[in-house]
Amino acid sequence: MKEYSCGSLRGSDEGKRLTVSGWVHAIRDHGNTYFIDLRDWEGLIQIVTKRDEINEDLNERIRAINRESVIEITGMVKKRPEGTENKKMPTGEVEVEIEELKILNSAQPLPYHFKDMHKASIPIRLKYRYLDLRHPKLQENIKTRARITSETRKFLDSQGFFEIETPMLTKSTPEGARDYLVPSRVHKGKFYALPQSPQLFKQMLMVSGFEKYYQIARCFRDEDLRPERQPEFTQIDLEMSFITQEDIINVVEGLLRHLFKEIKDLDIMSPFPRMTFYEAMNRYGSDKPDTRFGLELVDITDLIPEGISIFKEVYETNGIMSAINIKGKGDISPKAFNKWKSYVQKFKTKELANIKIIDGEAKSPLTKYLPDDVMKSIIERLDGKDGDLIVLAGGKNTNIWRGLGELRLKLASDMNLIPEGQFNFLWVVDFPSFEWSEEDKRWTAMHHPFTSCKKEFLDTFDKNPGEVLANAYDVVLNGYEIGGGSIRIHDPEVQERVFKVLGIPPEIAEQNFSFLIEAFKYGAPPHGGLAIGLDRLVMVMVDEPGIREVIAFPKTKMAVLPLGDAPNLVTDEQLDVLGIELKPEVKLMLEKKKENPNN
RNA sequence: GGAGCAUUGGUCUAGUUGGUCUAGGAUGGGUGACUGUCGAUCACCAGGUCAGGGGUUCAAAUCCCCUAUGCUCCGCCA
Repeated sequence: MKEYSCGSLRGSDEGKRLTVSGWVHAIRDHGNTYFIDLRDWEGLIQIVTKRDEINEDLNERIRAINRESVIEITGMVKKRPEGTENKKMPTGEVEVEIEELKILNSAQPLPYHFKDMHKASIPIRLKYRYLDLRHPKLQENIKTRARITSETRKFLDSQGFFEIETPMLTKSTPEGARDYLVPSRVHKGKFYALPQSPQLFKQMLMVSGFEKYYQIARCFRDEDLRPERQPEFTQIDLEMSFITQEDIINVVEGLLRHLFKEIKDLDIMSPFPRMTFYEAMNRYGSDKPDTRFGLELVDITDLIPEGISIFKEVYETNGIMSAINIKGKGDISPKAFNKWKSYVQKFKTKELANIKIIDGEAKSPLTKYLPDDVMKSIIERLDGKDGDLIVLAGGKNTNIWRGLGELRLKLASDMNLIPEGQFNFLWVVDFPSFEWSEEDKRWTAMHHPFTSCKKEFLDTFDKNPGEVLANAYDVVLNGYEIGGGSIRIHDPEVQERVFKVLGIPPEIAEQNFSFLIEAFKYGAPPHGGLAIGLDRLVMVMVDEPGIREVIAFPKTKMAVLPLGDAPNLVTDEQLDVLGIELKPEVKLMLEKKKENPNN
């Protein structure tokens, strides 16, 4: 074990003869004088030697050292000569003069320029992840992550929670994401599924009487990836019995306050602001609003007179008309505006209109269609002033929210409106229970099928599923959904009615969730919980743009692990034991790849 | 599943409308010089089937098509 670390040496260590070891960060050869910056995970120390003062053999060995080699130096800590201290380094007052040197591992020339790691391409960084992880920033991220999980355990333990593990080899269920499957050798033809979340098991633990459970749980989803999405990710998963939504909110706010205090020494305002789902959508066009900046959506549906042909879609879909005032952008060029137009079209907002306020006058293609007083009241509601630009869109509410919501985010980042170092938490509550799936032509659960609805809908939720509000809540930080949960159903009858609404036939429900429904028949407490996406939380806390930067060994977009070269082929024998054979076309494809890996 | 962008020495990149590219620079590597630097500096040297395949052309890093890989976005992610 090391007695001293490179990064910890200070002026007060002057005169000590000691041994330090680490990686050769940089080498500066001045002929007679030779410097090495030696790095370990606490920082850098300058090592110095003078050719005249040491024997030729040591000299040769020092000069043969490569960057990133691991060496051990024994020597005297000395104050640097006056005028040569480096104030930028915490260890800059001192240096170690070499007496002995051991090369513990000599490094080859590096595959990429790792002091500028962010310039290297992601594939190369992932291939040499162990080098990448040597960077102080990445080391800091991973260490912060460890401190966050540690503090999470400390806090939840102190609140009377117990950490309980649940199985990784479980059963595939039809709802939700695609499962990762694991073939069973003992039961040929059968498969385990890796858990998408410990949902069912934690509910079972509630039935078992563990009234406060948590777990830092790995979850798996076989879906296409995004910068903030990995095929395996980690949740801080918790569940409690005999509680209300308020109890969960209190615990989670307490946890997040604790984490920000311990990790970042920040006092978060509490209680967090709350917003209903509807308000979030209407004001921010998102169920995870970023409230660090304005550019809010303003509903102007009621101002639009009926029967105007260009707003046909608003009436037909019982939709909305919404607008954003973009201050001071009245001089936007048609070309720039068209870019916005095509941007919102990606999100099914078909048309984007504008009103420019120039010299107190509204200039807009809409003047042809809208009476003057309507135009005036729109401007008034949006507080339009000289030089402003108001953008408007109308149509099916979900499309308009999405389009304007995404435009809002794009504008904020383009216009640099997002303040740094600010952490805006909020709760989004009163989510709808169900949403209609055009694709499947059926109702689907917005949160998950075990979510209870607000009691005023309990008797009638089967009749108007679209209007039912759930006991579901999300905690949002700076526009990221960092956690979500709900109060669960604990009545088997209600659960069966929900399955019915979701169009899950009794026999399928029986087949997939029978153990849960059965469990509910033997004394199930009211319960609920929440899961925090650990990767995203850490990402926001260390201010990184993607969760790759907070995971030691992340996968690429194609779910490939470049370092471990996974996934990979297995032998025919391995497959045989499992009773599995590849399809002929798959075999053919693999053969072709083998012959020509570039094709 | 769909769309867009990208792929040039180890790495990061320049490369206009096809010819002046025998592909430029930086960094990394090697050799040498230098008494204090701190991403040291200076000089010299080596290093490239321009992702793979096909096509257009007198002529392709450059234009077209296919494939692979990567990234971004849509779909998907209860």
